Amino acid sequence: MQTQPEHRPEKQTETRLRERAVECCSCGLFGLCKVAGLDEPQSDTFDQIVSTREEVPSGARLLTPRRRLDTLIAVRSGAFKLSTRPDGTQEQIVGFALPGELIGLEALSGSAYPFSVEALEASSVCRFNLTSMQLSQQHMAEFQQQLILALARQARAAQNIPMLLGAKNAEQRLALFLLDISSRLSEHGFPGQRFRLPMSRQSIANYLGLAMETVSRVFKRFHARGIIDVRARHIALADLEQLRTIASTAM
Amino acid sequence: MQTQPEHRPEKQTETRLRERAVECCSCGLFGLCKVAGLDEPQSDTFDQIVSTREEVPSGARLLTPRRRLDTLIAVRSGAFKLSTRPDGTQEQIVGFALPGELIGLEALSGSAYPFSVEALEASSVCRFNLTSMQLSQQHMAEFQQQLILALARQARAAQNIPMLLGAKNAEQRLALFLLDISSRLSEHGFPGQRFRLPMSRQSIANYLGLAMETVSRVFKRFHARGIIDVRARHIALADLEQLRTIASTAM
DNA sequence: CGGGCTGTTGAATACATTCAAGCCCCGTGG
DNA sequence: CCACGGGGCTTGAATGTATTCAACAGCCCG
Repeated sequence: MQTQPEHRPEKQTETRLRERAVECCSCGLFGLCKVAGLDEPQSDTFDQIVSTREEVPSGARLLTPRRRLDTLIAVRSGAFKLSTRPDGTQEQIVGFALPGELIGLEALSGSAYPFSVEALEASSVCRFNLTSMQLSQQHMAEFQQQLILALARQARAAQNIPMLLGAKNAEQRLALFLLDISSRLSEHGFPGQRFRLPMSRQSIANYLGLAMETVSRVFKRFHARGIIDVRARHIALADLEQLRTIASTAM
Repeated sequence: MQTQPEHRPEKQTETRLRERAVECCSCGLFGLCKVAGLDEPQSDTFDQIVSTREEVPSGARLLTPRRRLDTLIAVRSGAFKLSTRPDGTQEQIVGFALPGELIGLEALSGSAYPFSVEALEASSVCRFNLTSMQLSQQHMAEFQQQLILALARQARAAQNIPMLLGAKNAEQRLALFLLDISSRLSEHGFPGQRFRLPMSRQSIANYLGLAMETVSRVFKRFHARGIIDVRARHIALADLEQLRTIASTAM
């Protein structure tokens, strides 16, 4: 519920995900926390259910595949990489989790969580314990309603993925990728026009089904055309209109 | 609840989706129907909630984007194409719905359903009316539980999509595509080794981000290597093992 | 039986990948 | 504070794969 903005008065106005935690009211868990009576983060109920606010160092694995999962996890700050590696094949990144977003909803269907979740930078998360819940019938109904909402929102967000990955050429995929990250950051109160990419070029490439070199080259082309301002992982979307045009241009 | 197998004693053992409806016990709505007391398809409750079993002719649009949706739809037979066309761009197919699968779960988050849903062949569906539900508190809780399960299952299924579309080359994508269709058919009681593709090459290509010609050529290559037996839309997966190898071979 | 749509095939082009080399940034240690 | 080292990133040239365009074949439906 409290934020530590840590605003040093530098020229740097971009979002550094690890330096600023999402506010509770922008968090995907907010509805659940509210129903569970967790408006007050110091109460006993709070400690029981949102058991720990965990700090996760960069590179640490939060979850390993096939691990049974009885908590929902909300990203407070930082970023995570969700990946799988079936049968000793190459790693395949299936998505990224940004501040305010939830991890583990898929495990609600009963079976174990199928992905490896690794912190891309120093991060912090809230764990919401689903098993130790003690709610009145009335509250339980509301709680389930909130779960349904969270799931439906995620289902809707997942529908963007085919557009992202089904795009024909590299420029379109990367334009869609940047717009996706941007809108997801904005959705949870971060500036979406200027941010730091939490993932490496290699990770972007893996996720989008491209070569790392292609990602690099397309970024450079965008930069040359004045569409983005990119320097290492620092990105500013200079011309959103043009980016959207590229994203939606059928070839 | 009842099936019309229409088994003509021909040599044709493949699944023709439009000639055979999924059985209720294999349907994604089954849990919901049960809770709602709809074991008996002739009862009044049934007519009230699963209002109509609709027959949808080939090519008809079941839903149009931005349309408000207060029902869940289950595919009984046939198949549907889910697509979007933002701002007059090229159509982008975001998925297919096969017998036993649900359409419209995303609309539970409150906003309108964002896709166009079109029958790929003569189909039939069940509509489950979410607004006219009258359930005891006890049953409502169970009902919500079932909704959560259905959503979580879909969320989990959606996680396969990045693997499908993030694949680097055309052979891998098509192998994954065929395995995906196959397993989804098996899951609802249809033979997964031999079936009729409900969608055109063009649709497959659009969905996978390939050119139609590439789909055609890869199918031919697979055929030549004895991996599949393909004739028009009729497909038999002759060598599942090899198909899986191609699907998981990192390049 | 004919027409039109869907799918196939071939040749030329465009695009992304691969491999290899080098750069730059950042953190470490002197 | 600067030198050093390493990983992430960039750049270039050659290769390979998928696309494009165009023509044709096949099939289904009327």
